[in-house]
Amino acid sequence: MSPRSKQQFEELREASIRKILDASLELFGTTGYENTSIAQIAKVAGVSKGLIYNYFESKEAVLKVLIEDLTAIGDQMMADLFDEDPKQTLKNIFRMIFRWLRDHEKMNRLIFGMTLHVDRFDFVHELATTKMKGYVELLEQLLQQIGMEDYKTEARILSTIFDGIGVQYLVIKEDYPLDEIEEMLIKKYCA
Amino acid sequence: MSPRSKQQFEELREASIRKILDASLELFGTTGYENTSIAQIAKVAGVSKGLIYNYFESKEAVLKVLIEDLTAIGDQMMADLFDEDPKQTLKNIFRMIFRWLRDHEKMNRLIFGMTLHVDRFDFVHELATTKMKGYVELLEQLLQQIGMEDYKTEARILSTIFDGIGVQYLVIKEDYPLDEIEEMLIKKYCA
Amino acid sequence: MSPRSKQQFEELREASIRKILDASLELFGTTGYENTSIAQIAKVAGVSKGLIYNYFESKEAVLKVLIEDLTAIGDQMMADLFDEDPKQTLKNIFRMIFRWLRDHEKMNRLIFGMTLHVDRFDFVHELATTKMKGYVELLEQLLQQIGMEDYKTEARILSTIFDGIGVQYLVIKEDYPLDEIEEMLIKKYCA
Amino acid sequence: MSPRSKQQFEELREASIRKILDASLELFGTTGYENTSIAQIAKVAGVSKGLIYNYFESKEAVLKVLIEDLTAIGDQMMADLFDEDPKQTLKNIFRMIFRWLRDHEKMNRLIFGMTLHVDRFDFVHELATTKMKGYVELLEQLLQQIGMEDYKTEARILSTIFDGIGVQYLVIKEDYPLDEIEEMLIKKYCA
DNA sequence: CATGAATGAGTGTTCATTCAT
DNA sequence: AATGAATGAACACTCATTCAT
Repeated sequence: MSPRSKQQFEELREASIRKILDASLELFGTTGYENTSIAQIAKVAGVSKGLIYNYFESKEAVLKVLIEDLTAIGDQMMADLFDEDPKQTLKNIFRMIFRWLRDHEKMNRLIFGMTLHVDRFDFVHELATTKMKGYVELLEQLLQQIGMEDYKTEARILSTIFDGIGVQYLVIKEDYPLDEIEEMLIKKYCA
Repeated sequence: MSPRSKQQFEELREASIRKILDASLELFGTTGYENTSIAQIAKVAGVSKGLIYNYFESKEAVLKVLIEDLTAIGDQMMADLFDEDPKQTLKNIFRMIFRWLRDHEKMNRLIFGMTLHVDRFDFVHELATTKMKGYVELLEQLLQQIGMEDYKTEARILSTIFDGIGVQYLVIKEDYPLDEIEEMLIKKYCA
Repeated sequence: MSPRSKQQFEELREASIRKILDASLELFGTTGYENTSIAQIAKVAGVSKGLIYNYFESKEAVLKVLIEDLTAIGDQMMADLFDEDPKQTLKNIFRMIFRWLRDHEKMNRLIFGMTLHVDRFDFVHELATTKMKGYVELLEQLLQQIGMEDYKTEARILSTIFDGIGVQYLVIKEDYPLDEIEEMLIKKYCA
Repeated sequence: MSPRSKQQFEELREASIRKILDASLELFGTTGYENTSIAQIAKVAGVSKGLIYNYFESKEAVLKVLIEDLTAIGDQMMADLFDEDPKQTLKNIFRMIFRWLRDHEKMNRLIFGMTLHVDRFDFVHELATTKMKGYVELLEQLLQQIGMEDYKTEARILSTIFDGIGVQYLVIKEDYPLDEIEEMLIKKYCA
């Protein structure tokens, strides 16, 4: 019946959705969700405004998909971390975090921004707090296994440092000695 | 009707400006700059929309004044820190930072949000980077005076920790053990 | 692939057009022409949006066909009314009108709505006025033949009553005693 | 404080609201609620689009006010009807209805149109059915007092005739012999 | 000094219509 | 014959800003 095959349609859809999501992430990340208009997204994505609403119910829905994609990536990365040696696992975590910071700058900018406003977009806030608790607990376990005495406090500090690095890297970017900090932390905690 | 003295007028001005700035900070901090309308500010401040434009050129100008006030407060606080003993100065810095976090939550929320968006409001971004550099340098000096070996890296880490604490406190708020962290850090660095 | 005969194609066409018209009438009648989207029609009809434009130039064209079909049905019904006895003809008219009200509720809803808006869809308005004049004249003739004195005014009143019944039935629907009214009128005019 | 007096502001408001409501009624009545855009209303009213939203929450809110005004007028007219002599009251009702038809054509067009679509704007539908029941009951009472035997059915017919007149007058307008029908009905029922 | 009515460019969103296949 | 991805003009609505008083 349909002269374009199902697969062809699917490919068109995928391509458009990809373009829209990419453009959205770019814009949300650099100028913020509120400052980004659908018109801008359409322009950057190279599609019409209307098409965005073929695939997403609303601007907020675009944001949601972006964040769901993110958590999927995050969960995937998490799954690859574990090693029999807790020190190695810890090292993997360090590596992962720094890689994440380098690879997902736009996304981090977006998430950091959203978590600051509690009332709006509760789902982002909730997600962020849940994930944060999760990884503090993981750090606690590992530090305990490694034999660190004040492991609870140290886990807290470590997670704090990670967030601090994230913020500073986002703010001063090229001036921030990310590589140097990475090696230093690994030496200090995983030696 | 009743002839008002110059001083009386001045007082009225000051009071109105104060009300506008307070309302703006409150709203910008909680719901964000973009989500706050002039109408809302006027309502919360208890003045008319028009009056805001008597004293401020634009919504952005209100933001600017807010941030200028902030830096003035910051500079004032800085001036009170110095002591002959570098360890005491360092301790003062710690105390100041935690006090700041507790007292200026709204402002911090606002600033953090703005620094993430590169293109918009360059003046906030510039200010933030300048200040950050300044206080990293100060920390370096102090840590060197105290006799810390790797003082450069340690200063960086310390500033990173501060930012991390700021972020986490803003995000998880009441669940964050701010007092505990404060004492722990002081014990660690100023003992 | 399988070569379809001309007749088969024709049947497909007919079937699709039928589905589209049925869906349109259903939707136009219940939610109104303006509130019905082509997408909705396509969904209800079980065809694609594009197909609708294979058979109809525009949404308005669908409406036009619907109304043309209607007038054809109306003319057909009219043709079956006439009897040698004018009283019987009158009775037939009564029966037809009530049957019409019961059977074509959706259509009536649609037409009534359209006739009210003067500027838009002049063709509906014109059609309605023409038809109305026609049937007032017919009623006049019949009432005259029956021997009614003030037959002109009575014809006017009768047509007015018919419209009134139509409106009230559409508005209060199940609460309207249609059967009762029908019998009462027939007793009054055709006894 | 305010250099424009409260009264001046009030007058400005009233004038603008009046212009907006007048334009809305005109447009809703002629082309229908759905076919009327806020931009059109603004143009006809001679104000900006934005101003409409200073005074009305939404397009629907404009409609609501229009209809509330209408019911207020209707209630006022109702209050003036009653007379000791039921025949005189009935006559008053006739006069009122014909006056209403002549004076509030746009409004009638609007209301008739809205009552046809049950789902949308329930409040119009409800209002219409409530009012209709009310006035059928009133007619029943009067016809009973006058001594009419089958007063229930006659009241129904009478209300049906009123609606029919309304519809026909709206549809064929200048060709409808409203005056003639009025006198004829009064002669028939109030003699 | 202070008001709030008024504006218009901009927002997110809808939908009739087109078109490549 | 049939599909549904894509478009763009229109829509209802928002809001920073202006201005007469």
